[in-house]
Amino acid sequence: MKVQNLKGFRDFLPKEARKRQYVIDKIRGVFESYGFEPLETPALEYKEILTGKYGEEEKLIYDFKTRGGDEVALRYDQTVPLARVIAQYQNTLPLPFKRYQIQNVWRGENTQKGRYREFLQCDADTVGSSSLVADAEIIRLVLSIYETLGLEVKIKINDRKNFETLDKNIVSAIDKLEKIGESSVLSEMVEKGMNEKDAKKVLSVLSNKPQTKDIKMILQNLEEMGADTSKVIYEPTLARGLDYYTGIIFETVTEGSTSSICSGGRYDNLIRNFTGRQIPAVGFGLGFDRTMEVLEEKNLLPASESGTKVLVSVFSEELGKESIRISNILREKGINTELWIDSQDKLDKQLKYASLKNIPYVLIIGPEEAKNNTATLKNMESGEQKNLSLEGIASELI
RNA sequence: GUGGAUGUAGUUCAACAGUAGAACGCCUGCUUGUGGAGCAGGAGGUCGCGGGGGCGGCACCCGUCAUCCACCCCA
Repeated sequence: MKVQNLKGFRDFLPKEARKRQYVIDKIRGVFESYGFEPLETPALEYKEILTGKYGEEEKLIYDFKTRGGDEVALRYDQTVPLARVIAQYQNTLPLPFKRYQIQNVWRGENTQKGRYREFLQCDADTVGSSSLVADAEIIRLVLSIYETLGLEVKIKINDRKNFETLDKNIVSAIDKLEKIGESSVLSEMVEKGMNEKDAKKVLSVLSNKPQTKDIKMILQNLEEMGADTSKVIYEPTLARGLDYYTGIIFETVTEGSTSSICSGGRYDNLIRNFTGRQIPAVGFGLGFDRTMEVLEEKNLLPASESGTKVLVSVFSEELGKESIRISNILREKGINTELWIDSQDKLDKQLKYASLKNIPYVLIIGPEEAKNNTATLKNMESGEQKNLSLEGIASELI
């Protein structure tokens, strides 16, 4: 038996899980502050819901057949399930529908830094409006989240309409301009069937394309929304991979991560695949794990604190009952209290445990204390100890 | 899918082809009511797995699996 995780799948031990929860809470808070509501969808979808939506990369979708013979697949992103939900509940959901979704997605890719097979995405989308205010608000939201987290970011933005006449393969070559440089892009374009002269021309026209009307409008809206538009950079060669984008597209980058940490765009035709009705939408997916890694690197996460306020130690088997009783009282008063279980363990072991777990206080109830109906409260950081009544302990800890 | 690097104690890493080691962590004691520091002691390893040549392999060769990094693509 191999005791190990699947490749690309991870455990989060308490210390790390706590940090993740902290960041998730922050992100959720920003989503809520813009009036977005939570949505959760199942991990599994019928395979046909997912296939045909993403383009070339569909071999990365985890799929299998159930015992009953259904072809199913693990959620690959949160946009397509959202489209399914919109179609399925179109008569009950009021439009515009603004939702956020914080759930795992799965992709069978080869792992590397910042890339896993199971990872958490934080999505927000506005469905049912083609107004550019919606686009601007989505970008504003991204900026707000990273402001809240204290991370400096830049958002590269473009309009898919700039590529309307171009072949998909050519577009994906052009997308690499910043990464591999002009000459490599040109040779890739030639490889994909353009003659060199045309390739050069297309590239130079595209690189110098002025902002589209939509982009200008979005930037203006962002200005009105109080966003720092110097962080939003027009990049006419930005393309992005997913097939379903139709209008603006954007990618969020930050120093310390080579790949984008949050990206999205407008997809006005995707939902039509499910409803037959055209319902416009715009949104993004935030790469939670990549964001965490950068926050960690830049020391933007608070020192890990225990959620437990006090460890109630146990002095002896007889006095154990007293520890149990007091633990209950403290919890009733709303104090997070851990009770030491094994009454034969020595006090030093219990103190060491509290210290390792960063529990700020330890309560000691020995024979002396029990006799006087008090307990000794030890502050683990200062080492200071106080002999207190129950009331005194509670007021000290709250 | 492609390429590179690395697999030795719980962790991070040593060890010329000739008896597998250190640091940290863990356990016990110094200290029968007090954690972090110190001292003394202790537990813990089929050297990833399989094969090959060799008197002899942790070390060399081949294969395989795993991990990490990069490409592709993406979050």
